[in-house]
Amino acid sequence: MKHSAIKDCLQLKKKYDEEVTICGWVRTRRDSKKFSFIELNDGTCFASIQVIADAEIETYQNVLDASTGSSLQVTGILKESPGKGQKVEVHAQKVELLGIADSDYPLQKKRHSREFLRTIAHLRTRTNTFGAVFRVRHAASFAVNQFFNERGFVYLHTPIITASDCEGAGQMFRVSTLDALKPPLNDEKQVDYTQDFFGEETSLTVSGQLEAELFASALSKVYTFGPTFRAENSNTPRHLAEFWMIEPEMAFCDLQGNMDLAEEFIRYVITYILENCKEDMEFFNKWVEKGIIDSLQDLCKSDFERITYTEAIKALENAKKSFEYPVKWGMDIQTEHERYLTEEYLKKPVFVTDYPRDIKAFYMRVNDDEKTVAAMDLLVPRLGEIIGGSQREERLDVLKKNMEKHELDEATYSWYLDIRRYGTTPHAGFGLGFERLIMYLTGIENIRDVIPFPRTPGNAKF
RNA sequence: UGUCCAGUAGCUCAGUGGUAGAGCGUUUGGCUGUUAACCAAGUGGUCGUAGGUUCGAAUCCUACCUGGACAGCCA
Repeated sequence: MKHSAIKDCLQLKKKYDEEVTICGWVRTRRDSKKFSFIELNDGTCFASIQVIADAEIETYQNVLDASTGSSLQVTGILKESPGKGQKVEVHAQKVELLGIADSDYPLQKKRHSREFLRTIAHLRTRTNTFGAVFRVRHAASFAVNQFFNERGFVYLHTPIITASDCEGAGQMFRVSTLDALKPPLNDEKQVDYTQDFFGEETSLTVSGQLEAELFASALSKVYTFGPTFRAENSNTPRHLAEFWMIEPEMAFCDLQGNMDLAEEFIRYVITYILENCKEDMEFFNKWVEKGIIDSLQDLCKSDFERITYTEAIKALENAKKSFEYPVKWGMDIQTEHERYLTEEYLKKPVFVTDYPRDIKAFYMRVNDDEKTVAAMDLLVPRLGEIIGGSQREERLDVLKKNMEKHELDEATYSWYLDIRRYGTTPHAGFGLGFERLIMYLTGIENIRDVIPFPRTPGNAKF
């Protein structure tokens, strides 16, 4: 089917008085006795195009049958529009009805609640909001790959199925082909995973970091960008059981270099989206999060703050504000504290570094004070934590001690330790939740609305 | 998982102990270079589910289910 994108017609890549064929779905139709107006949208851009069909054309009955949601192929002449709402319109000569939409088509022209649209995730992409979200998601995804490619990073596809447990990143989903009702048992009456598909217990990955470290120890700079799975029973607007994570890992890099990259990365993606998704961003700016364009632009101009955990604790202690969780060195920074730091105290994104080692993962590099580790979290207004990263412990003896502390089995991680045995290097990396980035870019407040088909506790529909 | 809030027409909601409502959508007709079109008529319900209190429950109570917010876990 030869046809033009509505985007190209609206941007006048096709010229006035030129014949065009366009395809799309009817957003709405307005009839009079002598002609009809159809708003046709094909998702190639935010805007719909106005089709005007004279009642005299042979295929006019198709126009009258084209209910909201129906799919059409329209051939006509591109014209300058005398009406107020648009510059361009198509004067139809032939209208083909490709697929009629039943009268119970659930999308109306007016606003629907996000909660309702979530129940019809197979259709919600036909709305203004979700069309814009997923065009931005695509553009951001492209920008991510372009950013790393320009800087000499190798895109690494780490495994989805993994046998390494206890990465400290959360509960894992088991992957098994054993009979769930009658699994084979061993002598200790435990499930005998040696009889399972992989000959051992396996799960879906919670992070590609460990594998990325291995590759960084050969290719210098790598990144992963793929699905990640956490079986936590989290019911919040910023958690998913299946989400997409970006994890760069760099050899010969310390915590400062790690933060420099993270900051440059965020700026790069924001700049790309502001330049390439103008129409969609204007929609978010007007209807979803007022002023988001200005605030993203401001962000690109000023440096992010960098404070240590110890400084953050002092700031919280001095805050003229009472917190539900008391502030004390050694505690975890709670959501209310994060919000204060980034939204009230500094009013901009902030890296918090050098956390107490007792509350952080085994692979983070121990600082000289032996009390803290070279970790960093990036906190941003509206969202809280968007990035978590660290310089990795490259010293074999220190790493072994840490693993002992965390009660991890050395044998399971022999390959991870080998990297410290054969030409170890200072190295660092971070993890960034792609959906959280999209929330940050669009102003959408619930993470379930920035991924095509969200997986959350109790919900794996579509 | 805990706490709180909410489930009434396809959607968004009003109704707080006495006959089930509105706007939008949809259907039909009319009108207009229309554009969240307009005008008129029609359409629409096991009031989340199951118990209980009461002469009487959408309304009060209990449990469960579903959705949302906040918190924890994190990206």
